[in-house]
Amino acid sequence: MVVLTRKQREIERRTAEILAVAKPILVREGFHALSMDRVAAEMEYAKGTIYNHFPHKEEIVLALAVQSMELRRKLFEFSASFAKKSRRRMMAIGTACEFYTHHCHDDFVVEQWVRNGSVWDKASHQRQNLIRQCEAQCISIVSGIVQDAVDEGSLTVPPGMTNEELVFGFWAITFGSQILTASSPSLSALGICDPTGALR
Amino acid sequence: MVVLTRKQREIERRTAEILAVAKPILVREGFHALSMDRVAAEMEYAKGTIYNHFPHKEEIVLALAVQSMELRRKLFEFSASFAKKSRRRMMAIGTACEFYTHHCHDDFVVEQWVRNGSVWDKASHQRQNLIRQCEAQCISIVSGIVQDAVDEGSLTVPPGMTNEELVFGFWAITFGSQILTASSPSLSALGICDPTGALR
DNA sequence: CAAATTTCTGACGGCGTGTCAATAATTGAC
DNA sequence: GTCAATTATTGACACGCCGTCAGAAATTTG
Repeated sequence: MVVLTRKQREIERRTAEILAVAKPILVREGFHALSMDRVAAEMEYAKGTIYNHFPHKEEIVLALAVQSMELRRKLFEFSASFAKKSRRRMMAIGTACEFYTHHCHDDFVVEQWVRNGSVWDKASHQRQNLIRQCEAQCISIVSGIVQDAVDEGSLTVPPGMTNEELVFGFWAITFGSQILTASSPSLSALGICDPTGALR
Repeated sequence: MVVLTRKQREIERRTAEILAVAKPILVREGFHALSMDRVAAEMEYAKGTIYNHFPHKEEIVLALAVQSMELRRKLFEFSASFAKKSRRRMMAIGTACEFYTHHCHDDFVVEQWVRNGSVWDKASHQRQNLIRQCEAQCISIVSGIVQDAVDEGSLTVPPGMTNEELVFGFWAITFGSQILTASSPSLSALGICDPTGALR
């Protein structure tokens, strides 16, 4: 079942190639610069061939996002298994986030594009679900750590708040500060976001 | 100087009309649906006339954002003058944010579009500055309250952190939670963001 | 009232999308 | 080894949007 025919392998290889070509365009020049004509030209294939792999460029973006989010999930999984103490594991998640945004910056940018409604809405349910799953897994990893911390007695979740809601809070502040620093260049003068995250 | 000729008034009126036509398209159908041809058609003018007012659609979006952010600033100003105690005033800012996102939802959505790099970068410096100013004013209103709270003795900013950095933290968490709830529909099952904000 | 000026118009070139009939390549039955 | 059937690739095409600009229409001025 895992063995594919030569044909299938070739198709997969080219799908990957399309993504490899599309990624830097999307990340460095934005969604509008990513055109099927251009991808086709850079790969020296006809446009129609690209359309055999992806029905429209939104689907390419989501495919890229699946890759990126899977990388994030792996980072989270690694971080969660990093130590015994829940406190240390939580710190590791934090540094994983920082690592991801700074050293996997392209992937971080890809993730942003997927939040764009006009991109998301056009994509296939299948890939939408892949992304949702990955997101849910990331959350469950972190809320698992929270749960362990509660069991350990080193953390008490405020009354009337679930673990997931607490994680959501963390997520919101890291995500918010990343986007704000990325999109409000003038604010960098006010202070870096990372110390804020660290202080929390 | 404040008195304008009939001509100028008419031009301004039409500029406003363009914005009024463009806003619902942008908010409800997204940036791609906002086309100069369509705006022109809906207003029963020729495309060229629209281009006499705005050099491209990105500029329309920024003009809309200026309106929206000025509304936000007014809300903030009102909230900041709402009470004497800094704690109450801060609460008022929080409710102003909630009010804005929910009851001025169109404006909230407009604000998001402006964070899109491909929109922002194309716009005129003049309007970019208007928006930056407005943003800075909003921050200074809130950090003013923080300062008052510090003077009052009811709040101590953590060492090594400026007022603005603290405000940035608040901003990040409200902004982050709003975007996340807006763009991750599946997560609403996990819990509402507002209680999180309130708990902070 | 006609000339000068301002404003408006929509056809146009360029670019991008997504389709599809035609063409080329591959397969496998004989 | 041949050839019909299947599958993959191609690029011309119809359509839509952007931004421009020469000329038409309206308005102002002398």
